[in-house]
Amino acid sequence: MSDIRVRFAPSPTGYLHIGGVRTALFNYLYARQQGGKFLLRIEDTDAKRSTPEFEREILESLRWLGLDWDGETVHQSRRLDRYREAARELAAKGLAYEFEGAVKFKIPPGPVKVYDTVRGEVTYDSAEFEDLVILKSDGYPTFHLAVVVDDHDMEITHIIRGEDHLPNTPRHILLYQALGWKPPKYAHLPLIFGTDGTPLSKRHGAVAVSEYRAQGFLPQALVNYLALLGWNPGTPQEIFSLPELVKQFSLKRVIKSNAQFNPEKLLWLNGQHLRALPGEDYEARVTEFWKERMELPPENTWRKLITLYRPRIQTLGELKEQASYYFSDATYSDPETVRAIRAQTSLVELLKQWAESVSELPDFEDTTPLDQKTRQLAEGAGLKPKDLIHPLRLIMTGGTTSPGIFELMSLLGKAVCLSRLERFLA
RNA sequence: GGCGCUAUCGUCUAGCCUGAUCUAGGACGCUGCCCUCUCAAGGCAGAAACACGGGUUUAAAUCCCGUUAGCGCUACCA
Repeated sequence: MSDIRVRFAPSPTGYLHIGGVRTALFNYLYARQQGGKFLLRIEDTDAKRSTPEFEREILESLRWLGLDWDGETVHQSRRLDRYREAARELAAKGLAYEFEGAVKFKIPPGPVKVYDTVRGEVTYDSAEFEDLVILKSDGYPTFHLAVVVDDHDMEITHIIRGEDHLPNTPRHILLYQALGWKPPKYAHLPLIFGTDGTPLSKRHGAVAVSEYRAQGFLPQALVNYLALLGWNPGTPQEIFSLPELVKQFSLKRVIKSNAQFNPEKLLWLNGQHLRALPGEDYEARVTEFWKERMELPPENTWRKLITLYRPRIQTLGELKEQASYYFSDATYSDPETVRAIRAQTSLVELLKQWAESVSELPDFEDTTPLDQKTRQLAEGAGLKPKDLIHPLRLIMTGGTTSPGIFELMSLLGKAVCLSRLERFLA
């Protein structure tokens, strides 16, 4: 057990987004690895834009991701007196003054050195800073005061946050000094941008964690992907579980340059995690995801369906769309191919023979006899198996891509297959 | 504009501190091949980068300086 204490301090003025998660994750990883504490603080001093709904959404997203925090969640809105007290103290010492109903911190001149764990020493000249509003005229503290007071009171030892805060750090250090406190250590993380290099926004697609969840991403995939944005283990390993990340994480290997969010790699990683899941976990995940979105097929069929699609989907959400021919009748979107099949009288004849032949089977549960009969029939007609299989696929699914034809027919069942064929030939 | 941070394949990155092992490695994506009833999954192969210019040095992706570019901050937002 160490006495390292870090915190994630979101502001409930929006959903938990990709950038926020990455910050939360790195704090979490550092705390867990060092045997320290990972604390949560809600920065709701912007009374106009903060809402309880956003706060709930943020907490829910963190829980879903598995980034559990320690202790009670601190709310800045409940500590107003404490900030006013700090502001008064500063004013009493002559280090702050009133200005148009607000209180401003008088920036002392001189160089300020910031020791950043990932960037090294950065020096600022405080002569370039304007005096800082620390208490707004509505009596609420600004971010700067609240952050300093809270991090001190919560005994935060390491502040790990986005690089956008780097220029704020010298101001905060000045506040610490004015209040007679010792500043914590800092580590500023590179920022995450969209694929065009501009700040991540809705234009780039999903940015909220809840959206990824709704699309059927696995929390471990999102965590894995985000861990690799701005950090790497120095080994070729790409697939990580959260515990593995905790074990291997190091602030020293945090990258300094900004990164672009790459949705394709996330998709790939999600597929990897999906396939790495133990069978029963996979089944539980897909089922949990889909049972609240539609009425599930009978258990036996459902199991066939999700097994067939395990290597084919990248997200849980893709299942229904990819297997749409199961959920509704086959729709033949390419009339050319349909005509071509119907125009071949010998093929039509063969399809009829096929129907007759497989009708003898009690059901399509077992794919072996289906497979045998189909191949025998094709070869008997002097064709290759695929010459019969491809038309069958089109007839059964409406398209040209699907899982293996026999597994697929087993999934659909004898009755559906035969009626689709009959309807097609009619 | 000022101040600060950053700069290796399209993208994420290894290598940079401790210069020679780098004809620059891995991953996503892309292309081709294999597997194969199609599509995936899987396997194999390929194209693809040290921003530019000066130094220092026997030797620089690696050290120094400059330029350029990108980003951040410059709010009674956080």
